[in-house]
Parts: sequence; C-alpha cells; structure tokens
Amino acid sequence: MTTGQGSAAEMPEGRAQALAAAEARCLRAGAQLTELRRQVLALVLEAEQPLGAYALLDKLKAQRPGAAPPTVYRALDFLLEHGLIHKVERLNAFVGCAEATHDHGRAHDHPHQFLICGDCGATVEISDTAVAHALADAAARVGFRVGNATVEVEGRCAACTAQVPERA
Amino acid sequence: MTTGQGSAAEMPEGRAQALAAAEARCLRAGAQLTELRRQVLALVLEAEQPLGAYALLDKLKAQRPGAAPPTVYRALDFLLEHGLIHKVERLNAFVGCAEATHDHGRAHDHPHQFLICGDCGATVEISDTAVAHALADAAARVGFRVGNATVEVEGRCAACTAQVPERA
DNA sequence: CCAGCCTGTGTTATATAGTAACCGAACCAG
DNA sequence: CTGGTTCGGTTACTATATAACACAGGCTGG
Ligand SMILES: [Zn+2]
Ligand SMILES: [Zn+2]
Ligand SMILES: [Zn+2]
Ligand SMILES: [Zn+2]
Repeated sequence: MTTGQGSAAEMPEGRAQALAAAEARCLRAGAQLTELRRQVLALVLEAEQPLGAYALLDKLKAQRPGAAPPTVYRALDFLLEHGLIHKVERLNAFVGCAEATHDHGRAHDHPHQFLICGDCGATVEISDTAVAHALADAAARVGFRVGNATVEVEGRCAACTAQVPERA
Repeated sequence: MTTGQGSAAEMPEGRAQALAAAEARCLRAGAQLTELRRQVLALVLEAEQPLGAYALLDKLKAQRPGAAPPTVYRALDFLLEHGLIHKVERLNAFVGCAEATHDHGRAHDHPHQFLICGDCGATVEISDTAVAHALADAAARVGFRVGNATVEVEGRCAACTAQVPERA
C-alpha cells in the first residue's frame, strides 16, 4: 500500500506465485483448475482493484471470444468455492484472496475483512482474528452459530488520508 | 415460511411505535416523511424478513398502482439516509433499523451487525460495540480511517439450532 | 465396443437489481 | 406572478445474475 493503490506495490511475480499456489491447492483438493478457470483467476489477480463479473467478462472475451455471462459466473463460483477469490458484496465485485497466495496456509473459509477506500477505491483484505472473535462472541450471546461472515468497511486509506490536507 | 422466525415475537404495535418514532425523528431533522416514504417504511417494518426492492414494489402497487422502480428506490434512499432502514448487502434487501424504533436513541449511522440464519432466513440486527472497536483497531493498525461498516454473518439462529437434532 | 453417466463448457434467453433523464405538480420566497 | 426547490410519475435503460438446454470429452461397467 502507500505507493499508489491497493496492491500496486506487489512484486509482479506475485501473480505467477498465486497461480502456482492455486494449482497446488486444487490438486490436493481433487478439483480441476481448468484453462478457463485459470484464465479468470489470472484476470482477477492482475487487477489492482475488485472487478465486476461483466468487467471480467469483457477482458475474458479477448482470450475467449465466445464467452458469455455463465462462462465467467461458473468460473467465479468455482474459485469462490475453493477459497481462491472473495466477493466484495458492497461492490458486487471479486478479488483474489490474499491468503491463497501462499500454498501453505489453508485459506479455505479463513476469516477476512475488507477495507475499502472510498476515495481511491483501493481494497485491501485483512484477516483480523480479534474481529472474528468479537463477532463470534456477540453471536453466541444470542445463541447464533456463526458460519461465513461478510465484513466490509468503507473509509479512507492511509495514502489518501495523507494526501489530502483537508478535513482536520 | 411457517409462522416466521426472528422477530415473530415482537409486539404487533411495534410497527406503529416505530412509525411514530420515525416521524418524530424526521421532524427534528427537518426531513419530510411523506406519504410515499411512510408507506414504504411501513412495508419494510411489517415484513418479518428483509425485503428486496422489487418485492416492496409489488406490495406498494396495491396502494399506489402507478409505482415503478424509481418510486421505491427513491423512498429507500431517503429512509437509508435518515437511518430508518438498513440494506443487507448479502441479500440485496432492506430491513427496518432496530434502533430507530426508539425515538430517544440517535440511530443515525450507529454501528450495527446482521445475523442471518441460512436455515429460516431470520435476520436480526445487533449493535455490538466490541465488534466495532475491534474493527476500528484493526483498521487503524494499517492507517485506515473507518467510515461505514458492513458486517453480515451467515449462520444458524438459536431456534433452528434447537429444532434440528442433527449435527451433534 | 457401446451405452450411460459425469464434468465442463457453449449458447440462448430471461430474471433480478438499480439508474438516468425528463416531466409536471405542489409549495414557498421574493 | 415569477422563479427556485422538493417530490413523485413515467419511460427507458444499464447492470448483475441465473435458468435451461445442448454438446463434447472422459470415464465405467456391460
Ligand atoms: Zn482471503
Ligand atoms: Zn485511498
Ligand atoms: Zn440499525
Ligand atoms: Zn433460523
């Protein structure tokens, strides 16, 4: 962060690493990371911001002219199921899972939260266990058993806060 | 949906009370709770579960035959701006704000979280400050200034957990 | 070998969610 | 009576997501 947007500062080979990790993970899970699914994952990963399904579709058409909405939605469903990407509900958009970059961690269903800068659009994924615990506690207090949690915070990122002198 | 879950136990006059509180709050804010907006608010409040905009539109048409999407979306925008309802992003649906029922509390922009039962659909709003604090802390750790937070947990409510013997 | 099944994808059509733009009525201030 | 402002009706459209059917390839059991 800081330099520019979101993950702009990541090393360029981060994508290749992420793809390799995804491959390894699918292998272990007995899931097929097909060409189409790999293409969609690559498109999601190379974007610096969350991309909508139709934006992905447009990009995908360059490689796969016949692509249609179901093409990309089915690939996204697969990637979501296997924890390789997340959906940002507030944006109806998709991002690569930050934890999935490393093969070692089991990124499936890991607790995660998004910080979305309303200024520059940068969206970063964090994995704060204190938040997850607070949430689980609050839920338990009313007898609710927690499954999957969507936590998305709109606000202003460090870079944009520093950049703008306004608003003391 | 059976007798419904979640807020089924609320007193029936809760709606009238909520409407009165809304009225009072708009008065103080200098906002006009018009007939249309009151109708939409009433529809949201009398539903036991979050309602989508088009579901609301269908119901609204009974009272207002000419209603169209902008009709309901404009009303929803007003109600959202004034903190009388919330949007559940995961469901693309709207619910009355639990805090707004009481005129005293300043329910505008209050921290809130939703617990959504995947079984019966019951959606309850809680306002846990520990969650809000944990979130603010985690964000501050990366220099992010928190604005509005979306926290929506899918899981199983107490009633459904009790009802189903399975899954020891 | 050939059915029969399963998975993945292509293809068409449709459902659901949300907005833009223009209009006129009602209200109020000058 | 103007001229702004707010509200809502109306039309048309964009954006997001899914249903349903079709087909091709890789298996598997006969
Ligand atoms: Zn993740
Ligand atoms: Zn920013
Ligand atoms: Zn609320
Ligand atoms: Zn339930």
